[in-house]
Amino acid sequence: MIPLRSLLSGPVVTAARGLLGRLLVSDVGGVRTAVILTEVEAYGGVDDEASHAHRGRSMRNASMFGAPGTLYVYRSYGVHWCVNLVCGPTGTPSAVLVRGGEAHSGIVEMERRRARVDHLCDGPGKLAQALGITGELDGSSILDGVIRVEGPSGVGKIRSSPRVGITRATSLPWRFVLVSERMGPVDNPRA
DNA sequence: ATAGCGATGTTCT
DNA sequence: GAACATCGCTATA
Repeated sequence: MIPLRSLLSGPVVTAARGLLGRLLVSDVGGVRTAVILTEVEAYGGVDDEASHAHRGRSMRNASMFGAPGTLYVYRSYGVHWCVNLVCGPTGTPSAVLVRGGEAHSGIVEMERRRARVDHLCDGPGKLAQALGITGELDGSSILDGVIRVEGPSGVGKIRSSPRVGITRATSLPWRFVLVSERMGPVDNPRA
């Protein structure tokens, strides 16, 4: 089993696959919530036309250039927050977008934040909201912070497909979904 | 189950 | 001004 730090220091596609099945844990507000990562996407640097880092460093994407394990949180469509885990050596922008998970801990708190009991974390904006992650956490580290990644990576098969919701580099199969071997995911109609 | 559409604000041209 | 790594509501089946 690859240690988390090494995994995140490596190539973003490898990191994306290796994150599936691990827990994304939040202690925002002093309450523990956690999801099992089931859907992620890899985004590269200047060479990846779909990446926020494609046109170089900017105000928004600055944390993508940080150390591996840095959180990159951005606002999507002016309404939602989306969570990424920065990968690769410091200074090389690439990150794994967390698109979906299976509710694991603190489900009552997740329901409260989402103001509903279904669809708690089956989408990037929903997952961020369920875990209480906002732009305030942009640039913080998951190796030593309120948001962390725990546990071994997943048992189960990984399906890859094109990334969702983008208009460039649409043929790259850099979306990865964990197909659980156990009973169906609580909250992940995809897969 | 799936399709269409408006909301909303930051980033980039 | 246009584009945007989305979501939830509504309508139709």
